[in-house]
Amino acid sequence: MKARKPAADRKSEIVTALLVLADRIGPDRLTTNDVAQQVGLTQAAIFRHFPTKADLWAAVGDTLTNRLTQSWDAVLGDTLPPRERLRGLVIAQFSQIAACPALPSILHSRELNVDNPALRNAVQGLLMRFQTHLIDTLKDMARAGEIAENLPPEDAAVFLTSLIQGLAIRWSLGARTFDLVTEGTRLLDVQLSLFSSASGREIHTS
Amino acid sequence: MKARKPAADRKSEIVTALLVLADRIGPDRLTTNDVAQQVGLTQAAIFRHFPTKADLWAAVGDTLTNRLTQSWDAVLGDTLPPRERLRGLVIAQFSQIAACPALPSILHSRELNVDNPALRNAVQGLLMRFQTHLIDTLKDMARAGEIAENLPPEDAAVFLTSLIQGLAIRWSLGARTFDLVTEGTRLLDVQLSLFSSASGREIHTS
DNA sequence: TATGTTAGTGAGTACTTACTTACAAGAGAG
DNA sequence: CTCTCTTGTAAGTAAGTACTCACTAACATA
Repeated sequence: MKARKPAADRKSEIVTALLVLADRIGPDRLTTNDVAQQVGLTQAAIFRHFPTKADLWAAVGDTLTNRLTQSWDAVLGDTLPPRERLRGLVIAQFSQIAACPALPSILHSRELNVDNPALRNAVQGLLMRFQTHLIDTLKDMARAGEIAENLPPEDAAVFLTSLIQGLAIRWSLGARTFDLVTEGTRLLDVQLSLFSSASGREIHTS
Repeated sequence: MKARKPAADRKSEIVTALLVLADRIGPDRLTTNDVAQQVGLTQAAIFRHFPTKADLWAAVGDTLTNRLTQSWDAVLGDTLPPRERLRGLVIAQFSQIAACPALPSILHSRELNVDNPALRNAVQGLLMRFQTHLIDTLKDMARAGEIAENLPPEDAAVFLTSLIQGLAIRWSLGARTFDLVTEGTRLLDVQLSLFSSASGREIHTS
C-alpha cells in the first residue's frame, strides 16, 4: 500500500484522472478500471470514494460546471465595454477547452446526457446560461450601434457558439496542430468585424 | 426462422439499423446485440455478414461517404452561380444530417476515429473535401465581388462548417424542436449577407 | 502505546461484450 | 423432387463490465 490520501484529495484526483482519460479514450468508453489505473489504485478503491460510476460522473459534471461558471463570472465581474465583454466570454470558453480538451465531448456525451437525466438538465441549463450571457452582451452592443441593427442578437450568438464548437472539434480531430486560443481569438475578431461592418446595411435573405 | 434474405439486402439492412441505433443510444455504446435485435435477428447472424464489428463500422463509413459525396456532386454538377452553389452545398449538408441524425456523432465518434485508423483517415479526407468545395466556391464568389475581399475564404469556410456542426448539435440535444433545414438555411443566409455586406470595408482586428 | 476510523486491497459476484462452432432449414438450379 | 449452397439459429467461449465483501494497514487522537 503506497500513499494514503485524505478522501477529498483522492476524490478530486479521481475526477482529474477521468478528465484526462475522457480525452484520450472517450467519455463513453472509459471504464472504472481505466480510471483506477490512471490514479494508481485498485478498481475497488474507486468505489470507496464514489458509490457508483454515475456518482463519479455527477462529480465530474459539478467540477466542470464550477470551472465554466467561474471563468464566465470573472469576465462579467469586470466592467468592460460590451465588445470586450463579448470577446472575454468567448476567449474564456476557448481557454477552458484548451485547458481541458475533453470538455466538449463530455458535455455532449451520452454518459452525461442519457444516463443521468438530472445531470442532463443541469448541463443543458449551463450551456443555456452561456448563450444568454452572449445574447445580453450582443444586445448591449446593438444599443451602442456596434453591430448591425438588423442582425438578431440570437442569431449572432448562434454563430459564436457554433464557432467555438466547430473550431474545438477541428482542433481535437486535427491532432491539435494549432493554438486553440490564438486561432479562436483571430476568427472571433473576423466574425465580430463582419457583425459591425454590416451595420446600416440591409440583410438580404433569398 | 422467419424470412431469409439475400446477403446484400441483409447487409444494408444491418447498416441501416446501426444508423438508427447510433442516433438513439450513441455510436460508442451500441452493441452487436442491439443491432441484431433492431434487425430482428440473432447476434450470431450479424457475424455471418460482417466478420468483425470493425468491418461493420467500415461498411457504415462507406455508406455515409457515398451518401455525402453523391449529394455534393449533385450540387456541383449543376452549373449554378457561385453563391447558389455555396448555398446548395451547405443546405445539402443540413439535409443529409436531417435524414440521418446520427451523422455528426458518428463522424466524430471514437469508434470510427480511434479504433480504425484507416477509416479515420478516410473520414478526415472526406470532411476535408467538403471544406475544399466550400473554399473553392467562396473564392469564385470573391472573384465576382460577392464577398469582402479582405475576408479570407478559408475563414469563411470555417464559419460555415462550424454553423453546420453547431446547429446540428443544438438540434440534436434540444430534442429537435425546430426544422434543421429551414433554420439552417435561414442562418446561412444571414451569415452570407454578413459576408457580402462587409465587402469594401476594412476588417478590423483588435 | 492503545484504539477507533479511514483508505486501501484481493478475490470474488452476476452480467455483458465480441466472437465461435455445430447444426438446421430455406431456396434456387438441375 | 433432390441436391447444394446460403442464411439462419442455439449454445457456447474468453475477456471484460460495474460492483461487493472480508479483511488490513495507515492515520489521528487519547
